[in-house]
Amino acid sequence: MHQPRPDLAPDGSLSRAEMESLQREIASVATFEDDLSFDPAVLSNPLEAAASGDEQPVVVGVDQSFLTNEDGEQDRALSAVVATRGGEVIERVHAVTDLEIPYIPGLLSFREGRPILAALEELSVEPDLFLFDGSGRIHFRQAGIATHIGVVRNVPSVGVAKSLLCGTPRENTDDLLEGTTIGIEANSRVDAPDGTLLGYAVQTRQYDSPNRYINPLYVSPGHRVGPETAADIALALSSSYKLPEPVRLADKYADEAKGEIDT
DNA sequence: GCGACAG
DNA sequence: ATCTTGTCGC
Repeated sequence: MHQPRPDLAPDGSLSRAEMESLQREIASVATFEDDLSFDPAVLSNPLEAAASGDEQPVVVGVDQSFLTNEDGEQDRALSAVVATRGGEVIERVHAVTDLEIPYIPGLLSFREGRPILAALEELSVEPDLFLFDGSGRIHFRQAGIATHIGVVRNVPSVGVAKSLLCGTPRENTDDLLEGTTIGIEANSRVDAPDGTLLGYAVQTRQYDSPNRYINPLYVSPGHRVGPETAADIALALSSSYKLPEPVRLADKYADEAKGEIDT
């Protein structure tokens, strides 16, 4: 149905107004409902899936680290990509590009998009799903980094953020039980009707008894994934750690690869 | 003017 | 994101 849209790739040389305009276009082209090439249930029940003959999808985690200049200033971004299938790592690639703009809330894809697309170019396997470290639809213009890259590559994607950019939780998100999800809806700061379901606060991990708590993740549709499925995917892919495995591995790889670079 | 603000 | 020791708890 949809096609890749390289013409909508993030460009750090655009003006702020042009960036925001491009994001509105990305949001209008994005699909915030399930349109996957596989049944997401296979991620939760790998054994049953295998017995039924269902193949595991290639789930790709993406994360960035930054390289500093001789003067101690961040001048390059390193994007790490880890492809997994059935819980196993099948490929890892990374790319480094110069940074064009500083970090600006709401314009993250224009800072990290280039290195991400460059790294994805190095991937030889065909991705069935992308998991990004950042928001998808939980974004001022409903076009976070997961949505932007998902649309450009036309690959189903999910945004996994460690903190909330915008939107309002429908209930308290303090000390939730593991497995709990709380809807995040649009508020006045979001370019969508108030109350629109943007994603979910997802408690992938939680301590048992002590007086210490883990904060939830904020999961939202990037492209071709609905909010419930996005949350289900985050839960299914999280095992021993708070972050879904593909993203956690990409995070670790981003640091390792960074350490193997000279200047 | 004031507050909010992914990585 | 990044800079970093100690410290709490299982």
